[in-house]
Amino acid sequence: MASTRQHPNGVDKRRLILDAAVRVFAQQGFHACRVSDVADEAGVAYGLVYHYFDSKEEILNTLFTERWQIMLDAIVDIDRQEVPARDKLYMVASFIIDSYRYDPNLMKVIIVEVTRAANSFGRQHLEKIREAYQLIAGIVESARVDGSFKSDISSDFAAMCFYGAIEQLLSGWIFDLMPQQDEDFERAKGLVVETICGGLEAPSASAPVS
Amino acid sequence: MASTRQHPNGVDKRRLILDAAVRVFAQQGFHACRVSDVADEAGVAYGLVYHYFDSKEEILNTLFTERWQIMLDAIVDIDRQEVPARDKLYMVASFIIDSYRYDPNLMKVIIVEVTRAANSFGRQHLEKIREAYQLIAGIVESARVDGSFKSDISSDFAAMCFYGAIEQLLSGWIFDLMPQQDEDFERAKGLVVETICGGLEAPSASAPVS
DNA sequence: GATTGGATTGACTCGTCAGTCAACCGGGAC
DNA sequence: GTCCCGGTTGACTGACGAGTCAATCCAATC
Repeated sequence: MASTRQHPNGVDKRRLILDAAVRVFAQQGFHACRVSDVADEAGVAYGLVYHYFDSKEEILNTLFTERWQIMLDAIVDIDRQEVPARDKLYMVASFIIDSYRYDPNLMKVIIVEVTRAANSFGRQHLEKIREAYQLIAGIVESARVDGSFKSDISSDFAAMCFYGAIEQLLSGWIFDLMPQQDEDFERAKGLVVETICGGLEAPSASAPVS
Repeated sequence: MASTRQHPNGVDKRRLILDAAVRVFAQQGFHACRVSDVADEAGVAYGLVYHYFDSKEEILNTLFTERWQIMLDAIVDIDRQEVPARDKLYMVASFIIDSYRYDPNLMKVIIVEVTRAANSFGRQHLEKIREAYQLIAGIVESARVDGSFKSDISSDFAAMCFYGAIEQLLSGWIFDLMPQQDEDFERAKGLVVETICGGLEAPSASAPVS
């Protein structure tokens, strides 16, 4: 693989290929598209793709790893703040949802081709994916310790539910099963946290008796 | 496609092929495996697969459609009962989790290769998948109407969260990220409902003030 | 025991692509 | 001007695997 040095003319072909790949993978799917589609979309010769990447998979690898690490770092940052767990979870949800809003194609590729394809391609990234669950679990765990979250729901379990709910929402948007205006995204951030932290049941319905 | 009539010797080769496909698809993945793998696993000649099915995809189609319809019917049945929404959701969660427990390979194939592969293969089944969301949303909606569930969380939204959480749990089991003893499955049923309906927050923490 | 027709076989075809490679280009160094 | 070298090109190869098909088998029927 060549270095990422960019040419005097100011065009970084490697980046060009990665960006083109996002569009092509998102539209046609990783398996369905041909490497030549990516090259064409990037306005670059077929062979150049293999100058910068060892294989078709390595392109997807790169896209995933780049973006996922940014998310992991963001969650770590969020967890450092001195705010209630619920606020932290809101920030996590915000970050993920905004990631989709900012670059839906990239998030679509990451979720559809990696995160939710753990059987084929995602397998080699299971550990990184797991890290995200564990970071979320960490947020929940400290709330369990300080008593603000129920102790009978394990933090690992809670993390899976929380992350699963968010990913399902993204899937809903990706496949046009849910409306995606700006307001929908904003509302979703609050609602997913309200659902997971506060629950669906009306407060009055079954008054908590502890 | 030939009929499903079974031979005098009592062996239904079509069924044999379907069952073999479940194992092969689960182990290798739909894309990664070859039709000859399925034929070999079934102990049947390559060509016979094409006697019973038009294509490799049709096998997967059949597996999905068969099983998904059973689930849809089950949810309809559950919804008919005169019990609180929370109990209905518990029954839905139970059904799905038990489906996995009873035949993990089949559920793995359905989730990994269809439900979570909506970009490639699952696309043609989006409507059927959506039906499940809508049935769940129906359960939530009636609880919203009778006041037992919060009215500010739309039932569509709630359904996505609920289903997403369950699917994430199954994924966790499928990829060995979570323990899967009998007790784990049983506990999960209650916990996922408790999480989504009751929320993660401890009752005392933020006393409901309406 | 001849006939019929569906079940079964597996070698073969044929299109598709990922990945290769030899040639070409163009800017910088001297 | 010429040498060098990384960037760039795209025609080509080689493997692979889905789907075809002509041949064979076998149970039932007359």
